[in-house]
Amino acid sequence: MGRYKTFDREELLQKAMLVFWEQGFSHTSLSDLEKATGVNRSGLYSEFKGKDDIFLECLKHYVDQCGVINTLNREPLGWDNIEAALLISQNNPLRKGCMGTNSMREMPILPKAVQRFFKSHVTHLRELLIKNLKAAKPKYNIDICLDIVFTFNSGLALHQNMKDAPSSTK
Amino acid sequence: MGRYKTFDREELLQKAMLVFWEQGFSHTSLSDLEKATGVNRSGLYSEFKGKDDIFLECLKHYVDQCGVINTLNREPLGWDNIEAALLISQNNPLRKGCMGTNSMREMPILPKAVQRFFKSHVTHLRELLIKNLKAAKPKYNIDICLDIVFTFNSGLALHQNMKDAPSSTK
DNA sequence: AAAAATTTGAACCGATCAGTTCAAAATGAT
DNA sequence: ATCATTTTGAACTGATCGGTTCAAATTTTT
Repeated sequence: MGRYKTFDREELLQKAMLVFWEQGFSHTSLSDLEKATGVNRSGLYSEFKGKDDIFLECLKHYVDQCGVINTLNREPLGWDNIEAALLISQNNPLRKGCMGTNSMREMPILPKAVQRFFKSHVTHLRELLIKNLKAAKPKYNIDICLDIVFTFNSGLALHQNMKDAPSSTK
Repeated sequence: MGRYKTFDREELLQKAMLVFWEQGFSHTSLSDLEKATGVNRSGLYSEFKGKDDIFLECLKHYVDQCGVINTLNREPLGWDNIEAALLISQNNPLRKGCMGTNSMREMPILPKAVQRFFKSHVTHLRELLIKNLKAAKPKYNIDICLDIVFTFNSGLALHQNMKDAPSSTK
């Protein structure tokens, strides 16, 4: 047997995720990723197919670690779950805001594979939200409530994001 | 006297604005601006100091043309004004969404002059909103209402934006 | 010591970018 | 016609980027 790997995939994803989360896809270079992860360019290529792939895996990692899916699946279903989900973007100790929402503005230029993942994730979220809304028996139309929750969540994430954003040196 | 200019500054700003609105600051190149405005690179440099300056002027042009300031100044002050302001991002025939909200994600990398303008504009908006909220005599705390309106507006703009976004070819 | 595996650093390619400059062509007022 | 002015197209610079490759150095097991 030869030398062991010194980096851990999960730790790598965690560090890379934070960079993408903050800077977005296109403003993050391989050099940024090298710096943040401490893993050499060649090492990154040994673990992932390329930048596109790293971003996709980071996005999946983000979704897992933020726990929104679990939150919306907690019994009993209802408004409490939705409230907890809305608060996620404020309570994450790593960084305020939501990597997914941040990515929305970059959608058109994101790799197709990322777009597909994103789309299916959003669909999943909608289904979970609807289940919880039904359980909450809202006074108003469910679809409208869904839109409101979604919209409000995006705005919330966007604003939370500003609080952590460093300012330019330019 | 010599030759006349063939391009009109306002028309130029209008065309350039749409490109920045759609693609953001950093994803818009001088070539994009040439293409969209029909004005040569050198012509752009004769009218503006550079890309930074063009963006700033476009942002100012956007604020003027979207009419949000006028809307929030209409008498009588009150909820109607706020509702109308919220609807602006949906009703603009040029493009859905809000160029200002789009720029929020790019804030850290925007030129300092743009950041300053942005900041003062937001402050102005907050003041106008507060005046209208006070007139509306809401049941809840004014500052909280202000946050909700602001947050909701951002989410609204972000989502509206998706409807017009073209998809990648990558 | 030898072998296997990873890590490292560097290099190269092709492309794009902003920024800037310049001379030639085109145009219109005098 | 001439002269002032704008427009045009092209070029150059210096930099960054993603992507990829490779050989040498390092480390650990056998």
